[in-house]
Amino acid sequence: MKRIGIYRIAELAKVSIGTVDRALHGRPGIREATRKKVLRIANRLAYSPNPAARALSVGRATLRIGICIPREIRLYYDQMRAGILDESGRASGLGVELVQKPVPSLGVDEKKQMTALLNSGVKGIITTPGNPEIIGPLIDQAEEDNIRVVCTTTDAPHSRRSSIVAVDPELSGRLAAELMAKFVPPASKAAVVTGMLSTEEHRLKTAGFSSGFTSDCAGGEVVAVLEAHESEEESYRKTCELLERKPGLRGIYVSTVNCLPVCRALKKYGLAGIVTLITTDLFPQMVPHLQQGTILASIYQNPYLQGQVAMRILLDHFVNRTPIPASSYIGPALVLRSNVHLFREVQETVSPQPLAQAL
Amino acid sequence: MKRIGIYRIAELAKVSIGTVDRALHGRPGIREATRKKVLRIANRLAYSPNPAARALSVGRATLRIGICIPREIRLYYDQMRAGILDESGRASGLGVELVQKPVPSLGVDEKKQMTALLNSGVKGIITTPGNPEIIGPLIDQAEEDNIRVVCTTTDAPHSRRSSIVAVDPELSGRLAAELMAKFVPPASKAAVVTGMLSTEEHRLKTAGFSSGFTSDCAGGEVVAVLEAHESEEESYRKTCELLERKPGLRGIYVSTVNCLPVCRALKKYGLAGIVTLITTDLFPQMVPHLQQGTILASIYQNPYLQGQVAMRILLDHFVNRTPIPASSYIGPALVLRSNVHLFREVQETVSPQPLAQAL
DNA sequence: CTGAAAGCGCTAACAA
DNA sequence: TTGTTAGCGCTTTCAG
Repeated sequence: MKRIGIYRIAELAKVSIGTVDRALHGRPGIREATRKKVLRIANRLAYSPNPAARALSVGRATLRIGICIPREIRLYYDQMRAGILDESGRASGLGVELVQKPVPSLGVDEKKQMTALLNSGVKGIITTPGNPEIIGPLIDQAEEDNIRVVCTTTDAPHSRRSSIVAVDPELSGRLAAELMAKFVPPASKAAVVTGMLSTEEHRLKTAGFSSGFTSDCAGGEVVAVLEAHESEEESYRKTCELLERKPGLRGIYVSTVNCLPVCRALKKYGLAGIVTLITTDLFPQMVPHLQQGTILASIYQNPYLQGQVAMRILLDHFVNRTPIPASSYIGPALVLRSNVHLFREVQETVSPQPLAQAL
Repeated sequence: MKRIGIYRIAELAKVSIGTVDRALHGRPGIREATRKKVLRIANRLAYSPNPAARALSVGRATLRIGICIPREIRLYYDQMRAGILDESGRASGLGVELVQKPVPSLGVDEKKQMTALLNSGVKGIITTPGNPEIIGPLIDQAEEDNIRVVCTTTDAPHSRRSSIVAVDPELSGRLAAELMAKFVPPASKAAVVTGMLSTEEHRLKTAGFSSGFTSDCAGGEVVAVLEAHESEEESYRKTCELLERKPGLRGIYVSTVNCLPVCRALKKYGLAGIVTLITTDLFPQMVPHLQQGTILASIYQNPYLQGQVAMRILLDHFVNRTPIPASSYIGPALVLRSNVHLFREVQETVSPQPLAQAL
């Protein structure tokens, strides 16, 4: 089967390849009737452009992609960035160029950086919306301007973003609940430590956990939901209060990355390994707690993969004309003592050899 | 930064681009001294060829990749094949062509099909060696002929294969053990149901489980290892015998995909949900057992991802000249009731909407 | 509004 | 043994 090209279309449409190009790409300077005709033929022939030829012809940087995610030194968003970069590196031969407009942390300076991206000639944007209400209109603006926006980890649900790549937060919560229900006896009391319930993601995780726990653990009950606002101090203090107030507590689910203060509090009260602790995500300081059994398991959101998938969606779309899926839900992974060394976040920490690779 | 090309090298070496091409690709008809000179310059300039130009020039099918994995109707190897195909599809613009030489089942006709591949002009092969002793020499032969061989799921450890993509089997076993140890009381008795201990993979899973269980469950003991040879009948019969012989048994780990007979046996003795059952992999018929709690969890090897990674390694190598990693260990995922619907194997079965995608 | 033609970097066939 | 040249399919510029 011989691949058909623009030349063939020109032949059948009795026009020149220049005209075909104009029609195909909505370039100006072509009569509407001619365009229609060409497009009809192209369609009938199921024409799809040869990306190699395009890349070659156009030289460098046909495809500019903007990245607007938090800058961070060693955690979650670095992994995400690594995934994005790795994936874009693969397509470097095809002339992909990245424009980075990082924000210092989630939601901060977001408007400014996104605006900058909108004016930088990108064809697609990968971002983690911190304040959906503020950033939503900008996203809509981008899509209006024919810039495809992919959200990762956090969503801007009421915007017109083309795609969301994330772990379903409700599922995260349910999974934590299912595990916990299996570890604790029936009729146990559990608590949730979260960031802010006003954040969609945290609300959904908490909801998922609560509904999952009451249904999976016969007679079980979620007796407290602590909002710690990502503050170490607040988290520690509130956990201590909780442990004093509810002496019979059997389990805690931490739905943010801020789990170390909870570990400290448990240790202080001699409850490490007694109260079942399930956390979220992974960073090197968590490893000892996993190994000692203070943390029983952690729900891992795989930021590297999220970045990779987000980038891949855009590449497939622009290079191969693949339609953009509205959503890609990443399966949350479970970090346990026996597999903790597999995860990228702790590669240097735990195993000196770079053999393993959690994909 | 202007990308340098073959033309620039020719200029500096004071030869023609034809000669540069010959030098770069080890083609015949060039004096050794000239080749050296050209290569030195190319090296100094950190030259890397433009894949788009190459693909375009050479027209169709520069890169032929052979696939030799079991043919199967709806299970593990189909997922793997899907991963391979999806990934190669992405690079279709670059002229990749697949040569499929499937075997009816693991190890059968392997020699014939691999030999066929060796003579089909492929540059790389993805395969699941069933009998490493038999197939090892063929793999060595391939590598000798400059054909890169990537093994997936099962390894040919003493061959010269370029890469292995798999879940570390020992880790699979350990993970099962860690989970089980958390669910059963101290000093519990557990058993393993496996295929054949002569198969490297099964031996390692069993070993990982045994050592993990005795260390994770205080006073715990693995009281039996059943070899069921992937036979439904044998598996059922032996499990029944086991349950009669060891009435106090608290856990069973099934290290092969053949778990349905074990479920049946447990139900017959009224032990479903009582004896903790941890299985391997996933297929639609397992879903009800997961939902009812007969199966507590399953260790998922992600065949789709394995196929994808294997293919990707070859593509990156041949298209972008990326070095081939000796091994890529996939992190085993855990299937539980709350996330079972995320996995590709059961997408149609459980959720009608194709939203979710376990990656 | 449309056509003709010059490359993009590389391969491969042919000439010298 | 080496040089020259015609494309691969597409974009882009310049003429008509």
